[in-house]
Amino acid sequence: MLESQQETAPEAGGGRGPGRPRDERADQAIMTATLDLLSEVGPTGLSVEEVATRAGVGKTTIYRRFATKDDLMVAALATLNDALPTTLPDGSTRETLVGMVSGWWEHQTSSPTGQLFPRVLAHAKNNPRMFCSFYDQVIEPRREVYRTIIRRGIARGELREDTDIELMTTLVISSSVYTLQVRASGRDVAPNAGPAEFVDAILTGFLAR
Amino acid sequence: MLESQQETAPEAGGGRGPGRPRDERADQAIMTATLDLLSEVGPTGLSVEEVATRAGVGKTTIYRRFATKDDLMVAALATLNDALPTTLPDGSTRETLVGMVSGWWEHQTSSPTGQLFPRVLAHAKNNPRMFCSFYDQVIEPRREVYRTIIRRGIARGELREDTDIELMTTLVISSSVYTLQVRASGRDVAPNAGPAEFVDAILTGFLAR
DNA sequence: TAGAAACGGTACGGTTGCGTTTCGGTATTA
DNA sequence: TAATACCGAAACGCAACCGTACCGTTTCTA
Repeated sequence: MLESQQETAPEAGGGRGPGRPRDERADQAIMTATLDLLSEVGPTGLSVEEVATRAGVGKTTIYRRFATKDDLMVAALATLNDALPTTLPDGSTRETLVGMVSGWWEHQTSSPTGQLFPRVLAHAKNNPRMFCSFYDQVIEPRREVYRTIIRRGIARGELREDTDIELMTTLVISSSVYTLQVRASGRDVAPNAGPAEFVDAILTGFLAR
Repeated sequence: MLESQQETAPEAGGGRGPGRPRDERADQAIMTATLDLLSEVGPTGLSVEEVATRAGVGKTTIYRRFATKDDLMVAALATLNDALPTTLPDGSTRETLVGMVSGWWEHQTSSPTGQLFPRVLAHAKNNPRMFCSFYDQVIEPRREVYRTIIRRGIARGELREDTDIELMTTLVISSSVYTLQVRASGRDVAPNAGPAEFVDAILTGFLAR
């Protein structure tokens, strides 16, 4: 009946206590297996036993680190670390946006965690804690990059001065998230559209001149 | 070991056979309970026993109609009948679009089935049959309305002649689906944006004049 | 009135999964 | 060397759930 054995690395404070230290490879394997399973079957379908099997680890090893399945998922999402550009390329606003969106498309369609986004999003209301972990770690940093691109575009005079940065960011992200998700199910929505077409449409609009 | 007892109403062919007829109120109650539960807990979390309880119906009554839980969900989605406008109002393209999107927003935030969209979408890859039932019944008819609005806008000269209808439709739908879903989790994304702001942004674009 | 098919309710067998416990073993510190 | 804390494996109790079977009852046709 310990108060909280999970996640508190036993070596809190500096001095290493006695006993066998935790295996860091186990930590890594558990996180990877959890993220993969989250992508494949979602939060409801994920089972701790399957995580243990995939990670080549005993269930005990997982429950020594995390009190509940929920804690496990939250912690796994918190380790996500997309390779985001720290400095923006020199191209035009359009080129920079297309580059960012293209990177997202490639990551979503190639990486095993590509389906993670919609799965976590769908459980946002049931499991807000898990969604927040994901939002803060993945969505928000990405939005920040878009904000920076847009601000630079405004400063350069390429974008309108009254641009609603949050709104434009949402448009750019949502179109790709939605399209990729529907296409993953086999439906060919907006068949001629890719990152460049979406960005161009958002930039240009549809009103006749 | 019957070959397929479900969904085949026993009175197939016209002549009523002997025996007590099926209760149509039970049919309705089962479909409603299934859709509500799908919205609340998603396909993985839905249990047939909970459907029976909510519908005030025995589990037998459900399994007499549907062979499996999957069949039940697919059939429920197939009964969805959003009130879609059969004729378009007379306003401008912008006004018509804002009206359509606003109706969607209200439906999503007020109806108990508001969360159904993302839930089914997230399981699209795991359960393509269920997703197709939903797509054909809900998404595709709605897309058709948007296509009609856009075509009329092009014919009127309000929209550019080279407008990619599928792309614009996708932009309009995706921005609302995404925003409503994230907001359902408590995050206030694009706080100043509503149906009108999204439509205006899509129509106008962000490029400086 | 007899038979057929529906009804709600209940129980059952089988499976899955969570979180716990026990076990024999291993790495590390004191 | 003794104590400690980790390791994988296996089993446990408990609960939920699927799909089936059976109950007595109700509603229909012949």
